[in-house]
Amino acid sequence: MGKVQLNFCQKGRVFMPELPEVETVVRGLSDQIAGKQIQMVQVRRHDLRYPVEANFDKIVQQQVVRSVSRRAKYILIHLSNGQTIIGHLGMSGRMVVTSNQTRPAKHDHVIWLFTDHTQLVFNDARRFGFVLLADSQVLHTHKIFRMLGPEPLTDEFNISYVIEHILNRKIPVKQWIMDNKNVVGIGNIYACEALFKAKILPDRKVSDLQKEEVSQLVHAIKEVLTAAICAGGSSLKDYVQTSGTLGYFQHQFMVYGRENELCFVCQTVIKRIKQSGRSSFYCDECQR
DNA sequence: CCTTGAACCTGCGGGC
DNA sequence: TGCCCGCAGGTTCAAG
Repeated sequence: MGKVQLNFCQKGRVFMPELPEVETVVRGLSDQIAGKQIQMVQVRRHDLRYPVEANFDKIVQQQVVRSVSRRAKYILIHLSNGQTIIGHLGMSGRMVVTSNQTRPAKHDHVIWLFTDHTQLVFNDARRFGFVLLADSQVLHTHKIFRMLGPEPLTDEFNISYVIEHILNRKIPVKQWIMDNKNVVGIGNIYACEALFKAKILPDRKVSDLQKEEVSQLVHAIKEVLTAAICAGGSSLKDYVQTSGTLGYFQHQFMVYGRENELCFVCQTVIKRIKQSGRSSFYCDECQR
């Protein structure tokens, strides 16, 4: 049984789905469920972040999964009836493919049973995640996607784009890169890591960045996300081969979660500040 | 228009 | 042992 346990660990506990994690989930789902027919759906809780629509099960059952893709941190499961399931993991969500003999666990909210005796399970303790249905025809104009900025790993997200869009913005650079209207998919962890790599302090006013700094930032974002996706991909591969736990934060972060520890580059003590309610970790020697 | 901060929810770890 | 408190994460929405 090809069980895909998408279980991300940082210091042994936290699951933190940012763009690389969602990308890894999507690739795993693509392998695991594309082509399968949904026999039945169990919605065990409707009160997720957005309510699961009352006839969700009836609309979805009997459909075949055509493909699985991603936009920002949204998981898109395309069905043969021309509809798309839009899923979001929130901050604690998981998507797991198991045998349909597996007993429902706590916080298993939606279960899709396939005709081949496997099932897809959406589990989300905090219920910040959700599962919606949308017509594939108008997917790109759906309210959820309308305001989103470019994907960070496309050419559309480049130095000129950033220079143009930081004009007259008075917010700190970290808040700018974490705002989905500017660029999607950069959460707290990779924002900290990208700013370290770009040698820019998180509380710098974004419109004050020099062109060279913008260049470093754009490249750092792409590199940090790409490296994390590669790490996720290899972990997924390892998991399938060994049935071990997929711990894909096996690599150490440079600054995230390292307050009072020493910078790997210059041995300066890593600092932490709060920016609009979020912790920012940085090295005030390496970052300016 | 821009910016800030609270709210949503649960589990876990630290302090007492 | 157990209770209380703070914190973590992504996104939206209200208020300044």
